[in-house]
Amino acid sequence: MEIILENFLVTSALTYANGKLHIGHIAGSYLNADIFVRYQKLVGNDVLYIGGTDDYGTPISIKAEEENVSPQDIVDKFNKSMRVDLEGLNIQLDNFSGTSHVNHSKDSQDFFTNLYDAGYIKKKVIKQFYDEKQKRFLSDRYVEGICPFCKEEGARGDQCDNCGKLIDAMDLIEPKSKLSGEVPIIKDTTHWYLDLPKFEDELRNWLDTKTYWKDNVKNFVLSWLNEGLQERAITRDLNWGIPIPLENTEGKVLYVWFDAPIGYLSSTKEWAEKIGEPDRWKDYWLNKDTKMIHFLGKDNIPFHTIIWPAMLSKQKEQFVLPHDVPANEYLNLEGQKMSTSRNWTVWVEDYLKYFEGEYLRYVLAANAPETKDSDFSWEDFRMRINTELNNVLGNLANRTCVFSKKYFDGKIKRPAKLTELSKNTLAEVYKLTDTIGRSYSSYQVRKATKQFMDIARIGNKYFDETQPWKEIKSDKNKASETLYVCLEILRIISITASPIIPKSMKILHDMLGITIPLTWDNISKETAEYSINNVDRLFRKIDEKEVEEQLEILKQRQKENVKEDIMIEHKPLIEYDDFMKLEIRIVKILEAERVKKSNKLIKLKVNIGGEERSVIAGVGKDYKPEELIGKKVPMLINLKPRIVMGVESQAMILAAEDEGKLSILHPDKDVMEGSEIS
RNA sequence: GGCGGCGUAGCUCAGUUGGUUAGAGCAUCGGAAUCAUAAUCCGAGUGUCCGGGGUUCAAGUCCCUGCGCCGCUACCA
Repeated sequence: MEIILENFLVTSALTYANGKLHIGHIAGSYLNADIFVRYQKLVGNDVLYIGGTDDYGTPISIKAEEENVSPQDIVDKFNKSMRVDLEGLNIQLDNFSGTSHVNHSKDSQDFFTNLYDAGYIKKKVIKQFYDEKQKRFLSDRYVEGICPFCKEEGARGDQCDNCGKLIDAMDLIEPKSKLSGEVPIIKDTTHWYLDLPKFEDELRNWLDTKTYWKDNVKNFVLSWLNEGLQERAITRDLNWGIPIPLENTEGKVLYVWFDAPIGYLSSTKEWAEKIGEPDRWKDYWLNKDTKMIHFLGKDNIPFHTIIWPAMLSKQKEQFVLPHDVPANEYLNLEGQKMSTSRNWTVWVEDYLKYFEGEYLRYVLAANAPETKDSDFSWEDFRMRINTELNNVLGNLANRTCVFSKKYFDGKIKRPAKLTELSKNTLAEVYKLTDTIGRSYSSYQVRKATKQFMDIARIGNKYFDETQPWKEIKSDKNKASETLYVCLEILRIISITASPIIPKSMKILHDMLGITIPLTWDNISKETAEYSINNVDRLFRKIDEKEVEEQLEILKQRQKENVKEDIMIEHKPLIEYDDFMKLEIRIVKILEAERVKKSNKLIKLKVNIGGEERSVIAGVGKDYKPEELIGKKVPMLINLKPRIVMGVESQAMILAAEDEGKLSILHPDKDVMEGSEIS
């Protein structure tokens, strides 16, 4: 196979620096990038692999306040922990930087300036509420007041829930800050907007050339374009961020999504400086033949396919545009969506306390969420490690090497002539290596994993068919040939599987006593004589108990999480009179039907004791109308009626909420409708 | 309700531009073998390819429709 040398700049999406790495990050943008990079390096292409942390923004500044440290401390802590985790998984970036590192600010400001000078950034003065107590500008949803249209209280600054009309926050009557409860003052504030509509035609033409992009990515981008691009604010009033490079703009910083992708550039520059060749970054960024490939999760698609290329295209320097954006879908855990806030995930740090990094690499590669969401379960993890890595590959290596040691002192020469079976077997294996190469270069890690396991299966089959344990007694040369072929197969696996499980394949390569470097080209260089070193097990098995242990840990975490929830802020104490103001009665549900055009609302007709009322309840996700009819439940009935989706609701159903799931309350014994609760 | 995705063997999934008896791994059962990590190899299966219509010589694959599930989104008084 002829290979043309290429130039790659590979990135993994910057990870937000307010937490640790979990297996979702790995499956989404790190492992697939690392495997691709390792393959390209094996082939001999010039690859630079860049990443880092996304360091600015409100959540980090809030977290810092909570922990009473500086935002930089938070960022540094997580940046460091991520490096350790990546190291543990053998994911080797050429540079892992962070957007709070020195040169990033300048690069981001330059991007801003160039776009500004070219007329792609608009300045807008907008009126915004300002909370003097909190010393923050309040975004619309942090302001409440009376709706100017329906005069209902509790309308948010962006929309009134009562009448559903969109509101300009400035029109709110008696506005209040949701943060402090104070009356905010109105201040003019200036923000800068990226004029995305101006880019529309250009982007469309550019995207037309990306015929090779994955379907899910292309569809996503097209739907964005078809809806029409909006001007987007790229600045915020905040103290933790990059100041914008204009006169008299104190307190204005770049919005994180603007500066984050520039981190790829500044990280490359940081790398160039570290290796003592400060201009080397140009070989990638200013070289039109560079293929820049962004690995990321699906949530990051629009930024990298629309906004980022738009930003890049208007710089003074002719930067390369993204060549491909192989976005992955999501990884679920034990059948449920992963969630860090619910603590439903596996932290890399924790994983590494129990298992080898290689095993996670293998399982996530075999089951990567390439075309749709996939599921990680500990039982599947165990099965794959035991039946695939151990039984098929590990055992093939072991039986071959041990046999060679025992009868030939580990020295196996290439026979002068091979039998038809041997030739065919090797030919089949070689054919697969081409296929594997194609899988790697088209980001199909799942396929590549299956394909190198298939090579090992061919090896086991060949071993069984030739029966060297019999050959050794009748014709020693024949047995030697069999072992030679198996060793060749192992050699080829050690190369083809190394992007996925680099550590163990290096061990295998060394075990076989091969002295030429481990490169893709050397697949075709047959070894003249093997000299096997000490034979070791390549993999260990995972016990069922270990699976149970991990499941237990997951459960345990859920409980911890609940404890934290209970700590959540309590409301102020109230007087008994306040409680007495509430009229809560048991009502009987007479009728129930879904509200049209809604999948969450159910319209109820209830008997509250001699009187019927209609009620709208937002329980449609957890209850079907049929199961509600006839039930007796408590309701708050002296709440001001209100119109929801065109229907008046004259009471409020009481339900407990647990992780978004609603559970309607029931009296312990059967009581008459109308009974009051006190 | 809107947008997007999914529904193929017990389980996890492949099925390229529509083309012969629908595949792989795991699990199950039977057999062979004993070099090896109780590992391996051979054989056996089972499928209304979610339902219903349509286009076509031909549909798991394209179109319409219904059902079910998931994600984002609006509606939780």
